Amino acid sequence: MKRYKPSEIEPKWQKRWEESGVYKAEDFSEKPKKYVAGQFPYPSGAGLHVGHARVYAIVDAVSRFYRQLGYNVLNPIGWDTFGLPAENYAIKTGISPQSATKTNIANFKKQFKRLGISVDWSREINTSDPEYYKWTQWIFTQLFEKDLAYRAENYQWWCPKDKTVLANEQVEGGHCWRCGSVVEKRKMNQWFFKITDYAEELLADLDQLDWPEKIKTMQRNWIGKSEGAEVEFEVVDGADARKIKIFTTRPDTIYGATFLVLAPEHPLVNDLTNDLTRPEVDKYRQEAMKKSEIERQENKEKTGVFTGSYAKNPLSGEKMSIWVADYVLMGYGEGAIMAVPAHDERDLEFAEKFDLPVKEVIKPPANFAGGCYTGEGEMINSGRYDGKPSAQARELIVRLLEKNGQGQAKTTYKMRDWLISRQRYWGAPIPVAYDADGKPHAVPEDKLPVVLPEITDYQPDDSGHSALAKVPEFTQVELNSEEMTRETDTLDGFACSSWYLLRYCDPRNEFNAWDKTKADYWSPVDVYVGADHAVTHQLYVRFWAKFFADQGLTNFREPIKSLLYSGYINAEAGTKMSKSKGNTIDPLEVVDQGYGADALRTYILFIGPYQMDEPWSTRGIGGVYRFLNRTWNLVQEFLEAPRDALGDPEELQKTQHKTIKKVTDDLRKNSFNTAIAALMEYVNDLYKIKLRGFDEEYWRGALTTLAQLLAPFAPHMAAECFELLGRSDTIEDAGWPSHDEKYLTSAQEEVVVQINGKVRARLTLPAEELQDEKGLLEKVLAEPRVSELTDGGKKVLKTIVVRGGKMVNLVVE
RNA sequence: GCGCCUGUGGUGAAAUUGGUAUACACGCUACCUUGAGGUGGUAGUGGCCGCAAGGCUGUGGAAGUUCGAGUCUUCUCAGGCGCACCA
Repeated sequence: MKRYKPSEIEPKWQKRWEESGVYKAEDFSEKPKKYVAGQFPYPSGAGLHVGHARVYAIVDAVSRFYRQLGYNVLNPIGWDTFGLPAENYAIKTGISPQSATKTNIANFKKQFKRLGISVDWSREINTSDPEYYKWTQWIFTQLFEKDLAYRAENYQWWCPKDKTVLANEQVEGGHCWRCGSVVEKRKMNQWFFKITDYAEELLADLDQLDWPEKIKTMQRNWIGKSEGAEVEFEVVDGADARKIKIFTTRPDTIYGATFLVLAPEHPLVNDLTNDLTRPEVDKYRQEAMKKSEIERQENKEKTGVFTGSYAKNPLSGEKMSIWVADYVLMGYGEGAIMAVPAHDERDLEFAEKFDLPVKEVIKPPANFAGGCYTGEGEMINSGRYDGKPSAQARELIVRLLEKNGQGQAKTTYKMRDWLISRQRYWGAPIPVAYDADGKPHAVPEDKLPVVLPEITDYQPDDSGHSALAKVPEFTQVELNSEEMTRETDTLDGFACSSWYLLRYCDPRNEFNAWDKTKADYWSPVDVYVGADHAVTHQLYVRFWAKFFADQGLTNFREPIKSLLYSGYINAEAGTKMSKSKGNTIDPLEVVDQGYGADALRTYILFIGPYQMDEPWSTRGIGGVYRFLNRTWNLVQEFLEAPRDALGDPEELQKTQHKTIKKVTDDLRKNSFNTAIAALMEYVNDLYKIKLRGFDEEYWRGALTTLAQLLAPFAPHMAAECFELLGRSDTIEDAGWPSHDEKYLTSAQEEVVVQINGKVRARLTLPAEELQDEKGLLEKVLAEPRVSELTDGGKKVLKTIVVRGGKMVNLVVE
């Protein structure tokens, strides 16, 4: 008998697939389309890790399943190559990012091929290829023309180690997402994409997405919509400033506003101080600016200083002192607040510390435990609004303020515009040049791409410019017959990955970023598999998709219909895998150990639900290998067995059709682990049936079905078995088997009898007798075990028959 | 502090969506087999009692709804993730 040797059959099929081009996706087809993609990898020098293997095991199972079901499947792959690791590697070794990237891609490609992933290699893309980033730059110019790419000077996050600014989304808990350094604020003139123009739509459209709730919640929180009002307070005493604008979500509490607080960076602070207060205010401001955002957040103890000025409460008319304090943030709302200490914990803390008046304007409920009441309730001390519910008062007060010209309803968002300048070499140059007046001009399409020059000194510095600033041949340029100076910053790598899913639809287009009909045919992505970047990449792709739709470049506003977020695979001990701990698993090593790609992929999917974090288990993969080996041996035994044995096909057909149904249902809901378990059960069943003899044709059918159902998980083994079973077509052509309900019913059915909810007996009856409820109950009550328990004066009060007679519950007492 | 998620055997996990708890796999035990140690086969395996038939008990904990709860409700404990002075 031939032994199962993955090291022989896997290369055989990989070669055959490559030569036949079976996985090439056809643009346009009579078949329905399915666009399945994994978040493309950054090809690091370390090669594939198990996280990649998990993402692509999922992508490939889905792709193969739908291909077999008859869909025209697009399963592409590409490389997210711009970014810090390649550049840092270049600084360390002198090997250029261009060259290191080339080597790494070749390695990744080889490794992916060895996993047997059914991708369309003719669509491979690479974001650092000028053919690709030409269009990334072109998209920048389109945003620039619509004023959605703009330059602004402001305080930005600066990573002192990587020596570049970062977007808000890329600062995680005050640390650089790349290197983990504590970031600083630096005032710099930088490029932004105006994602905030789409804040409302980005928020609203989340509801329609088939995405994990976790990701949707994170995006909702990130966008951070608040509805309220902006209110103008008149400055009445001691200052040059006349008015201060604040934002509040609780205009209903305005009668309780007893002082105002401005952020230290607020531009009006200077005008509000006088000679007496200025020294102290200036000192406070300077200290606050010096402190990192982290330090400001760590110290929750309220600090602040009085400006010396006063304002008037527009409704109560009361005089309010004006303060500066760092608990008010410049970046949100108006950078100034009306403080309502009675109904806001932070304001109360501040008021208590500086002995400021506290005025209650909402009556807490009777059972309120005490402390600061921040909820809704009945209005008090609020003039004509007394007695009204606060929600109603809120609307009335805003209306009044609007009528008096003292304020208006307003919605604010926490999300800021996306800062896309990077002071690093290894990225797509921002396609802009400045004229003699310093005015930016977008590089016209016929001058694109702005090619990243090959240099030798990549070292970033504190100048606030990338290494490109040191290359005069690059910076000097003639544009519109004018001498100009190029922008030397590069684009955030997340820009490159914000449109790659569209490029896959038309990857070799030299004249456009993509052809609209092709993009509209394939898009949106039906299934996208990722593992991170919940508020970066996953938000940016949505932003750009909406922009493209507005430009008439596409006809859809959401790029990803369904998002599968895969969990992490941890080390055996349950701790995170990390190179420094030396507990990583190299997937290719596992393949080479003899387990093969099929066992690796099947194991990764069998380990648990795809979205859960799971520990790796070397023993576990042994179990899956055993299953594949048993499958293989079963086919081998069939091929060698005598062909004249006869057996009753009923049992065989039942388990076969049951398995088809289960695997199909499970794959439709991405429940890969239970689908594989069903296949294991099927093989176990086949072994039992085998002992009792079989009829060749039924048996061949059962094994062919097994190969077809196994193909999404273990495609090499499936293809080999399919061929061994005498099929001249391919699994892809043969399609997906369908089940027939008629094989799922048995002549005899088990009836479970419960008494007061506890299982007390089981009896086996002919299936048709389950349909007759009355007759069924008689038989159940006649069953000795049952009558034993219901006799002795006990009365059956109620009977419940469920699941088509398969369960009977008797209520007895 | 706020929000979300997860708690089921020794382990990874199933459970037809309110209907037989622990499928499948790992591990363990016994036996068989083999070229006698790493990837063969069969059976058993939640806990307690019992030779057995069977009984009791059991899904982090407490209460509730229901004929019936791992699943629904309330409270509570533990772990994970996210946000965190956002007015």
